[in-house]
Amino acid sequence: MQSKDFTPDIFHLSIPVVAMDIVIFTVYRDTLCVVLMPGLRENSVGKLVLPGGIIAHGESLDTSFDRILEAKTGITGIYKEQLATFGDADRDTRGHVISVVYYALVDTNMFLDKIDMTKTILLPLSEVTTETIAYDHAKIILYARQRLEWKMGYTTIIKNILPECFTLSQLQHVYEVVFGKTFDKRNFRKKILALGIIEETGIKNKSSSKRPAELYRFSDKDVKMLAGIV
Amino acid sequence: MQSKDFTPDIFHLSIPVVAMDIVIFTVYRDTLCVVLMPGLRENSVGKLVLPGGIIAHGESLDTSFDRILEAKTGITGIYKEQLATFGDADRDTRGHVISVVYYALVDTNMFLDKIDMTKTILLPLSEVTTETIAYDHAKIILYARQRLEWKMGYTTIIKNILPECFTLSQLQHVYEVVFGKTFDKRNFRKKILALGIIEETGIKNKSSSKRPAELYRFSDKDVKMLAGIV
DNA sequence: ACAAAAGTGTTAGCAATACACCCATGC
DNA sequence: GCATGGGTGTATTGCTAACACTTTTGT
Repeated sequence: MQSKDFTPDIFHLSIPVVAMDIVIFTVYRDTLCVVLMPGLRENSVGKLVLPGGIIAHGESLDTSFDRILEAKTGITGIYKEQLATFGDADRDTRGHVISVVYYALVDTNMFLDKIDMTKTILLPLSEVTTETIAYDHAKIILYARQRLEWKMGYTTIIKNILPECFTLSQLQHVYEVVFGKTFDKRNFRKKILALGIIEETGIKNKSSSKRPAELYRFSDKDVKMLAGIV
Repeated sequence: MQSKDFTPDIFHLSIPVVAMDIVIFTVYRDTLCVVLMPGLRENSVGKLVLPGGIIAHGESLDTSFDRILEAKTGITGIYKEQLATFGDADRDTRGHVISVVYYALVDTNMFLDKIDMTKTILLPLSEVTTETIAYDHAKIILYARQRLEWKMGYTTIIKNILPECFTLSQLQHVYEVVFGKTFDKRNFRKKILALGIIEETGIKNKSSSKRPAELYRFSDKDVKMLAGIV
């Protein structure tokens, strides 16, 4: 079931239509970015939109997410969390569309080969404005960004935006990009290591032309709650 | 527009139906309780359900909330926050119903006179189970309770479950009820007062037959973010 | 040998915790 | 005068934040 299966008349039934939009965050070239696509409808052309689609009858939210994500971006199997539901009657000029929004995190290296770069744009968060982005999607992205920052402060959610193995500097860098400030290297390492959430792999990163750094991984498969990472 | 305006055939359109359910928390007789109503449909009779209804075409989520809350409980103008959206296809046997859930807080004294006690039940959280509660509403209530606890730890959301003026003991008691543990009276007072979020009214509570306690109020009208209340 | 990122400890200040007694009132 | 909840201070411990130099590698 694709969203194109739905003819415009579903927007004029006696009940609202339910859609899903997805805010995909990734760190690309040292910048926090969101995955967007060019708007293709008369009310979004010339602007960017979030990947999204209509939720089909009988389809669970998880199933919708997988279907819409893959159909729109080619990406599969990434970490997601429900963000919120936006339902103002005038947010889409086609009719009353209530949108259930998820946000997702992905390591850039894991999806750059899967996506079609002719239909997909990685927009830095600093360029997210209502001028460039259609509907209420700019508002949604900024709300998702808040939630991301919040969650990064007290869970290990960051693991989903990093490769399996990473250096402490890479880890610190992602925190710095998301929080928009720098941290002291010694205090950062002390704190992260004291939390016991990551472990050494014993491997060293030889890809830099500088002193090789120890690679770490998260000990736990799942996202864990913690008091005060940052 | 009432939910009874919708005939069963809306459940068999080509798209899911959107509903709203409301989890109203209050502290009643020293216990955290949730507002429920007896189930009236064939698939909920004999159990309790959350107050809820169908979201109408063209109606914003805020408008739906106000309408459904008043229609079902008689309560108006209380603090609310969106919780999450639940959309499994089999959560309602009538058809595919996606429910946008809000949770709300209210001071018991403010609504005991408004509600119809023949149709409304204050159920202690300890009695929330799938045996007593229909659909997936028990799961929703427990999820809302988690969120409440979480939010009480780092915001002044608690003000919405208390009367305008309250004693420090009352305040501490609500924290203890929600967190399910006791706090040291001296440390609690020191911390709360150091946060600067409440102020003395100068009035003393003479209703108890013991030493009268100083009454306090929150200085700020809105819910404020804080680091670590509890 | 030099440029560039990796790695490493100590101290000082603040916040959280544990803990016990006197006070004001109604009955 | 006694039972009940209201109100108060200090000492210890653990966490947070500030701060600079040495090491390893590639070129």
